[in-house]
Amino acid sequence: MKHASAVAPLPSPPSLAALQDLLRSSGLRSTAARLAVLGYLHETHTPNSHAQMFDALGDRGFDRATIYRNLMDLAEAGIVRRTDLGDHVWRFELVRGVAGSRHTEEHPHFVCLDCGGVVCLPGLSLELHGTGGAPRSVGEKKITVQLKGLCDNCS
Amino acid sequence: MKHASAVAPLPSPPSLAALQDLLRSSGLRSTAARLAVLGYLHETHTPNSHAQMFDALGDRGFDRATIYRNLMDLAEAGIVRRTDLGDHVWRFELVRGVAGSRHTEEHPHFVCLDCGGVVCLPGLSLELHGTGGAPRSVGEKKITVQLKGLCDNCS
DNA sequence: CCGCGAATGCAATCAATTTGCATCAAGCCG
DNA sequence: CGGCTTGATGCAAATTGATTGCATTCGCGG
Repeated sequence: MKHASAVAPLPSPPSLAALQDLLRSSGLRSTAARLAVLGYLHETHTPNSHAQMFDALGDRGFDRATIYRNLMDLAEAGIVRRTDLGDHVWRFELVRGVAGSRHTEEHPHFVCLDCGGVVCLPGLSLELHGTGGAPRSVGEKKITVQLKGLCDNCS
Repeated sequence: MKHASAVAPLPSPPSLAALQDLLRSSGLRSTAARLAVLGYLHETHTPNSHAQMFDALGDRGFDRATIYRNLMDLAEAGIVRRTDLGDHVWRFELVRGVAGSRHTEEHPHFVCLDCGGVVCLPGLSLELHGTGGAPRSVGEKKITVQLKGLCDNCS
């Protein structure tokens, strides 16, 4: 799985060609807006809200609807995951990025109740006790875990 | 019903007087709509969405806005908690019910990704490993835990 | 039983999305 | 390399759900 250097948080520079490949192989055309969205998702490691994405890319002249539709397209293609981290905001997180990009496995998220910030916790593991009464999938760990609390800044 | 014989002492039948007391002691008037909402929250143990509440009580002639405002009032009074369990739907859960009603402590929730059903897991405990990089509050367990997956029905 | 202010019903407003449609451009073919 | 076909985009209108304004009604202390 991981090569010696795979753990390094260094983002593999999203190569333009790689991004295009990813899109094309998913049956999506490679357009400026899509490359921008996809590239941005490769740069940031935390889930982004639609608004965040629009702020970050809006100055490039893309339309809200376009970004929105692209995010949905990417989600449908299985490239990103669309989730609500508990703050009533849709967020999009890269799931199946260009080859070699990490951050693809399911992992817990932490959302700050105060500032709304999101932290990914790929290294966190949970041990569950007293799963009686819980759905089977809980015992089988076939679940998504989400934590809410105060981040170090806000506590 | 399940006779897990566990901790649940049995839902104390929400006495009308008790509900009124609860409202009055929170500075809220005891009205038909409020008693209905509060009573319903005492009966159901899982968080209810605004829509669910309206479905359940709407036939009694209450207005959407009224139920909505009442839920907000109760939330502001600290009687219910308003949370988004990750499906982009606001849910309201009893936090400080009439004396003796349980279900008041913070506990994990499980949301089914398919049917949207919610299960409370008051008995579930978690052991966290590899909290490095996570906010301090995680290690201190000052957090809300939420699980998403498929319930037994949908799996 | 009366009066004041909170609560309610109804409609209008707001905000966040989502969709319709004419236009433009990516990918394909000759 | 220049069209051609169809998906993608921009702009604006349509939706959907959440909130708020306001006149009326009702709870409840006096």
